[in-house]
Amino acid sequence: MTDPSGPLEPRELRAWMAFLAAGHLLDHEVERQLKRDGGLSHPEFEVLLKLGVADGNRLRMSDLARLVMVSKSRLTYQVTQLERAGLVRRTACDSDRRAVWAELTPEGAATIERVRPGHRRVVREALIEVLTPDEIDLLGEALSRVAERLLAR
Amino acid sequence: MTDPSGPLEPRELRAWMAFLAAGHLLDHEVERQLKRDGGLSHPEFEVLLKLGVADGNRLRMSDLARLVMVSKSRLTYQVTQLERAGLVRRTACDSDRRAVWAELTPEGAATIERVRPGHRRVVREALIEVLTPDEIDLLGEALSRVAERLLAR
DNA sequence: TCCAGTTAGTTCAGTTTTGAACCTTCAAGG
DNA sequence: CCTTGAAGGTTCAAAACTGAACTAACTGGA
Repeated sequence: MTDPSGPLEPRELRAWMAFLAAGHLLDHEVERQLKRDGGLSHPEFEVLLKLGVADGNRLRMSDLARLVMVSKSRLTYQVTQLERAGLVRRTACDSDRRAVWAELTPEGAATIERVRPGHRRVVREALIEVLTPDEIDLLGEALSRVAERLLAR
Repeated sequence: MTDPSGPLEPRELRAWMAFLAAGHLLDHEVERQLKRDGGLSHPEFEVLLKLGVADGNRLRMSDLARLVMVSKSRLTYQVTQLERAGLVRRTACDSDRRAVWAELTPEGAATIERVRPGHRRVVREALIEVLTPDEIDLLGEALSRVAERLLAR
């Protein structure tokens, strides 16, 4: 029974530090590619992706915020930027007049397609190809649990 | 032989998405705790930690930047903030007059000690305790490789 | 029907981050 | 000694982010 606020074991520390480092570096790499190939930030790209797989290519702002894991005000900002770039459009929601649809435009869909190949390549080269198939499965399994657990609070 | 820019396999996609989600959520949690217990941001805390384990509790700005994985200008800003808060002090470097030491003050060391228990608790509860010992080892192993690989470019 | 409590989204002011431009100092080779 | 190029840091203006305050609209109960 270890002290819940005492030092981490070396192996635990290693896992945490590797997680942080890999996160920083991977995100940096992804950001670079997205900016280069499409002038997008990573959060912006995630917004486009979520809209791309949504029913009718649209989502309400608050659902979108939850999916992308971003604050409401931040999403407002990002969607405004994407709207300015013509990649997303805002529409009124008939059934709830407080709500706002964020909808992917054809240009937005085209942008996804243009940027995605490079994005996939980055994820492959930096993450997937460095891991064995077993590690990939275990990582997905373990980190899904971590995320799930944090969501359920 | 899969197309290097084609879609990811479902399990690969799952690993990537879990990695992103866990990263977002964990960071959010850590940020919350640090702000609450010590008025610090996560990057600021990482700066203090690196200084805390360094020889003589001090590092040059550029070494510090590399260790914390932030840009030079960002570090300049953060160290200025920490200096303003009295947690860090800048000193001239005799052997290289371009260089600047960032040095942990006693108040900075005290702040680490004050904040660390809560920080550890967060990491434990959100990450460590959700994983089996095997998963922890494998995560450390695998993600270290990912980070290392990205550093070596 | 009304009101109290929620929820959706935006706004705003203040803070942080970015990236390029800019000094200064160093190091290596003529 | 002089260059010349690279390295250490800072600066600045523009862009992005944060959290709290706010408006408007929904919901359920008295």
